Amino acid sequence: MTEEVAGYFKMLSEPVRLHMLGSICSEGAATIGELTERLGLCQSVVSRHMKLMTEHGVVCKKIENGRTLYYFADDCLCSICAPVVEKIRARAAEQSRLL
Amino acid sequence: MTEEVAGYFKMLSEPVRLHMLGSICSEGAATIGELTERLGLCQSVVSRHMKLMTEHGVVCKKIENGRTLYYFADDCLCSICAPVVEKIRARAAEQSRLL
DNA sequence: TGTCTATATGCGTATATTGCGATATGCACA
DNA sequence: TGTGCATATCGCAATATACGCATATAGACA
Repeated sequence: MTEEVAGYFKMLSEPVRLHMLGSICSEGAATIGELTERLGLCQSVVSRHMKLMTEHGVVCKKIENGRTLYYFADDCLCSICAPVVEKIRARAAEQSRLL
Repeated sequence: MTEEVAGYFKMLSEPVRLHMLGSICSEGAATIGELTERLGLCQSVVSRHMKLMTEHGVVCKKIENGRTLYYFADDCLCSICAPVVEKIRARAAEQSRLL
């Protein structure tokens, strides 16, 4: 089980992937091409990252009007990221308070 | 912010580190030496991992009776790991249901 | 102060992962 | 069936990180 959990966290440990998730979150479901454009990355890179995230069940893909759309699988990610963000914020506040 | 969040997840993305956290969780606060023995690892490896986790505020260290004890900083980790474990369990159950 | 134990750090090696370019595959449509 | 576009995969170079060994540092105590 530890391996799986670690793998899940590793999947979330790359800024580029978080950017992709953030883009889908703020601008909605997207194709590989759209994400490639949004993030200014190579198409092959985007494809590989999305594949990894699909394998971990964070995103799903479906074909709609001939477009391969990637979208959030569920709102699980929110409950995972929220406490992390809160933790980081709290620590940053604590740091600045000490100065 | 993305960088910090990714860094936090990266810190949690190593099975060995999760084992250390699990050991502290189940057997209580421990010294580097104790963790080294529990996990059968090199002492330098344990020291470095604990340092990283300390920097991320997951664990704290304090000196007690001349022993440098590492313990959980807060219960934040629980609220982060729980949904991940649940997610993985749900996916595994779904997988086996399909077979 | 000197010694002993515990912890931290520097260094080299092995491995994994990223990003890019090139290519292959898949799919819609003429 | 053949063409064109979108996505996936392969190969490679660069980078990051873990591990173990050796060594440095820190703290307790005679």
